[in-house]
Amino acid sequence: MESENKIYRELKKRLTTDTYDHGQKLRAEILREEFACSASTVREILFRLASEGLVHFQDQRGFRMPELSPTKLIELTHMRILLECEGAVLSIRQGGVGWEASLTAAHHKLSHLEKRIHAREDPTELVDLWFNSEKEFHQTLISACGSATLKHMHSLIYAQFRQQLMKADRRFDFISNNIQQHSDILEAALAADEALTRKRVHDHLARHLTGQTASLASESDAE
Amino acid sequence: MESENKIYRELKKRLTTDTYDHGQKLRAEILREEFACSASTVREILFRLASEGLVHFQDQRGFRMPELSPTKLIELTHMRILLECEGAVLSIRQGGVGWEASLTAAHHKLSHLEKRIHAREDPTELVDLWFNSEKEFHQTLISACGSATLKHMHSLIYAQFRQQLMKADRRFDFISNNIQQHSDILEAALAADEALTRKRVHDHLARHLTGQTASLASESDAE
DNA sequence: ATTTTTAAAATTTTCGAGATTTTTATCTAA
DNA sequence: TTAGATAAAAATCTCGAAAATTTTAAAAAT
Repeated sequence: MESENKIYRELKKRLTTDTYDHGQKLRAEILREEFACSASTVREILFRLASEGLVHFQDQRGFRMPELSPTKLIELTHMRILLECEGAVLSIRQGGVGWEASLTAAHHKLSHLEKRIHAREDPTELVDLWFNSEKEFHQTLISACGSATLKHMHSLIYAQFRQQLMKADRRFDFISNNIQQHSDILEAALAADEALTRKRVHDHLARHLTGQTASLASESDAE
Repeated sequence: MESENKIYRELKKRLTTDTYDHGQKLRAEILREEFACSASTVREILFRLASEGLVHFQDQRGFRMPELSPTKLIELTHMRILLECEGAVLSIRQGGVGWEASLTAAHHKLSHLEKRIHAREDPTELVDLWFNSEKEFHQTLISACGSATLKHMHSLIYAQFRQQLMKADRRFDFISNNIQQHSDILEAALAADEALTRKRVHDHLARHLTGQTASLASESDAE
């Protein structure tokens, strides 16, 4: 029997890393076996995850993986741009040397990993590591913004974003273009150039804005 | 015995309208009596509300009303400014006549109520109505932004904001200054002046930014 | 053949009691 | 008197089974 918080984290991980199919039913009575606990415990955890948007709940009809939705991916990207631009600029203003150091470190780890992946035929083994590093880089970017609320909102959005994107073609993430963009963001942030940081964060995420509503309200200010 | 969704809504309402004290314990075994259901049902609902930030949960130590926190109020205000400015500008671009009409209507209701309250000695009876109208005005402002995600984020933030502020001196909300600000926002929005709308939304909420971190990253763009 | 009814099966929701943990109260030793 | 240990009380958490609901399957009627 595992602790309920451990189950929560493990289930959250599975919901964002290609374990279940989009739209698939998540039955407490089934999951209970995998985690060796009661259905009620799983049910509580599923409710929590539903509030975070990682599980779809319908009254009297149980829990499901959220459907794959291009529209939602675009909306989540908009939110990421909004939150990460704001968080990055505030971090530039308030972060100091400590923040610069940790951002450099996060980028170094990510960069190193991206090069290793690029050199391989089959990067499957390293993909999980890459995801963690990518997440850490973006989290570090906004880590000195001074607002726990903003960081929490970002983590909610990021998890949903990841969930929507987890079945996507991974190779696209490792193209040199993407690697370069991370460097560009780091450069602008260390130079404390707020407008340029905004623009580069936007450009980095913009490839997920493929729909018709692809423009952001703050975009005109950022260019 | 009430339906679980009804209990959820009722409890959420109580958590944002001065029923419980900040920091007060919320025991499922007690609440269960008020709602005529089992403690487990209350527990599930409390978990949901905890994910939304309206209840504080600590492992093995149950649920509590979140503490009153000036810092948190400032952070929530920052988020409101960020989300409402973004949502308002997008609504200006995409809303059309229908949006303008509903925003005018929402303002009219709010304005009417504010005048009635202003005329009274004891406005207690109308305060609940005012809160609903105020919420509706701000929700309508961003209603045509085209992003369900943004609107959902805003509703989460708004509820927490309300919870933090529910014990505040109400009279302050009804000063003519505040009434004027709502009109100013409406005016700028109908004029489709994006920069001015941003500024006026910011100015309207800025009175809650009393701490040292009172400036917003996007503020410099908005003035 | 298609729709409607009816019955069976499967799933979800609710519940209260037992197990675990925290909190409070009491006792003992320095 | 204070600090620490021990025991009692209270609160939290887990669980499986019963109740309510939805889904599926079969039968009857159009």
